[in-house]
Amino acid sequence: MELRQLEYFMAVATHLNFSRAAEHVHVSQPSLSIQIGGLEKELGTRLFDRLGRKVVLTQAGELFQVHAERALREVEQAAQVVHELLGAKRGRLVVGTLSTVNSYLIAPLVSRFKQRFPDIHLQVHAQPSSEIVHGLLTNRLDIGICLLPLTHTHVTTIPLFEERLALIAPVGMKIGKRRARMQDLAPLPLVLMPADYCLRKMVESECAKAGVHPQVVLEMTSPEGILQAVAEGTGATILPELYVKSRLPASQLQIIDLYDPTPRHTVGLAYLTKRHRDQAANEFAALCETTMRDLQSGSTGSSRNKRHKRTAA
Amino acid sequence: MELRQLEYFMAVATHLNFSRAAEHVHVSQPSLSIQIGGLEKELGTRLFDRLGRKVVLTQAGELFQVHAERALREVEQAAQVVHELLGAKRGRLVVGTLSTVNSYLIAPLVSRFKQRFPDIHLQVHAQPSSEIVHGLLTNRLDIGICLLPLTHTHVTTIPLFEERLALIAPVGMKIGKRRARMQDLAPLPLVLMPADYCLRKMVESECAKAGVHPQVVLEMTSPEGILQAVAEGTGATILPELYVKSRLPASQLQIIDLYDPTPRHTVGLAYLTKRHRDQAANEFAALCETTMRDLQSGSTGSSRNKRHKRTAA
DNA sequence: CGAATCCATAGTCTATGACTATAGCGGCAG
DNA sequence: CTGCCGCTATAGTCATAGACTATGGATTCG
Repeated sequence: MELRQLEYFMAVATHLNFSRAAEHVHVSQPSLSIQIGGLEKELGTRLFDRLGRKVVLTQAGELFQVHAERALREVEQAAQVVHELLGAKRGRLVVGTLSTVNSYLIAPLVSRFKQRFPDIHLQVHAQPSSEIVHGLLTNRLDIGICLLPLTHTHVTTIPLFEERLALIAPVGMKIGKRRARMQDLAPLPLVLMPADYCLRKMVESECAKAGVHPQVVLEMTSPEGILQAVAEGTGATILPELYVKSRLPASQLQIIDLYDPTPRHTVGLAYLTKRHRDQAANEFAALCETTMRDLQSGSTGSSRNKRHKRTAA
Repeated sequence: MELRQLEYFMAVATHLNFSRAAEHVHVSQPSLSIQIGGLEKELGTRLFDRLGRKVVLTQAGELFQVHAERALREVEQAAQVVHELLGAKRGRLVVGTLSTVNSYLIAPLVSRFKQRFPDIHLQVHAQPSSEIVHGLLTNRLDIGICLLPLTHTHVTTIPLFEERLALIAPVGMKIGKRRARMQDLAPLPLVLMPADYCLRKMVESECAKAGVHPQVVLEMTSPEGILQAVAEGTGATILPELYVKSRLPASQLQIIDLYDPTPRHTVGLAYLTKRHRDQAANEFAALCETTMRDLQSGSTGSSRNKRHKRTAA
């Protein structure tokens, strides 16, 4: 059985006239007759009674019509849902993102995304980079935002922006200025992430460059917990500047710029190289860039905080 | 889009492996790849991500799969319902039958039919021959049982059996013997159907052959009513012998054989020549003959009455 | 009874799908 | 790291299926 036959059949069933039906499906009348004939032969019975000038459905035809119509409808819908997906009118997007980035970028990002694509079901998971890569490889994530560089076969990355890291210290801790050299870290008690975290590795390597050995007094996995520990005076830490600024509650912390060298890392998009990225994923990637540009440019202060408050409410 | 593509698609979606899927649908792997490729091209997006050794559905593929599966299911069902119809496992049969024949033949007939084809929805309408023909022509009836001969274009008839007509008289009316010549009708007051009824015409012509002019004292359309009028002594009548015997309540009537000549008419099946007759209709027609044979043969008396009572209850 | 309408058949041509062979790519083991 | 294996995509050839025009046969209507 062929879809063509079902279409022709429905046309005849509708018009009860082979010639009109043929016009309607844009074929010649003999072509249509042959297809109907083939269908009837395959089914082993007549679907139409040709009563001289009139054509009527046989009982078999009536029964057949019900399912033929549904079948064609489903085929149409199959194409329809795909087209809606392409137009980003429906779909699902699962994003994995670093918890730090999550705090300041994701809120305004999802806000914009939802505005433009209200019918896309968006899911955001805060995860460390390694989890994100794993999620991509196992198809649990469509796209990820993680630290670069990331050299993994099949995973393509696109740099988005650089994150400056800053020294975060409790208000009681005397540093001296609003800026500090990396060397100045040597005597400070630090609260950092465990050794297998990207951020920790990055701090270690920057310290090594500056020739200092950090004094780690506490290890915590979540930046949230680290900030709290710092606020209670357990020690200082090193975290992305934007992250800390975005969640600074009432300035119980000092944010001190680091230099010589300034520790920084690159944040970027990651996705499976061969995996198909639909409209929604591409638009999301594009929005990442424009949103980050907005955050870093003039609108940084007030605009960001407004957005943050809005989505946090 | 083609059904073939949907089938191949479902095979790949199931096996997540082009080569295995190809085996499963009995085509070569390149053939299947080309069809999937064509489908993806038509839809404008990938349905599968080819990740090295692995194949996974894209989001578009997942959405598509739902409807593709339903479409194929409907196609399968379309064929299924027709096949069940052919096997007389489902269907509908609308029969038009003469009210006289209805009384003695239909009861055992539908009983047998229902036994053999319990899932066929059977509808029986008691109508005069002219209505039956009209019903056939307008497709309200699938098959009819009426008086022959019937010369109408497009309507084919098959003789089933001959119905002998008998003189029916109230017990009070003295006829003389158990047999009567047609001539003997001349002095009798008769209750007959109106002039446009086949049965009446038939009686008229038989009388004409015998050279008598019937004295009609009452005209009624239903044989039921006529019998009642006769029972009350209004007059005699002429009706099919089997009909009267089948509904004789407590023998308030005498049934007198007529001869010289014996009035009789042929009852037969009628259907639209060009109309497709499915299994159910054909089986019904066959059952008509065998049932009638049984009625006319030895099993006439007791067996018939048993059947009648059973279905009348 | 002739004209018109309508479906079926015959014959021809194009296009599509299936096949074999093979290339290309990624994964795995020695 | 290199060679083999598994899997999909591409190239080229061939047969079939479907579309078209012309026409026949049957029925209806004026």
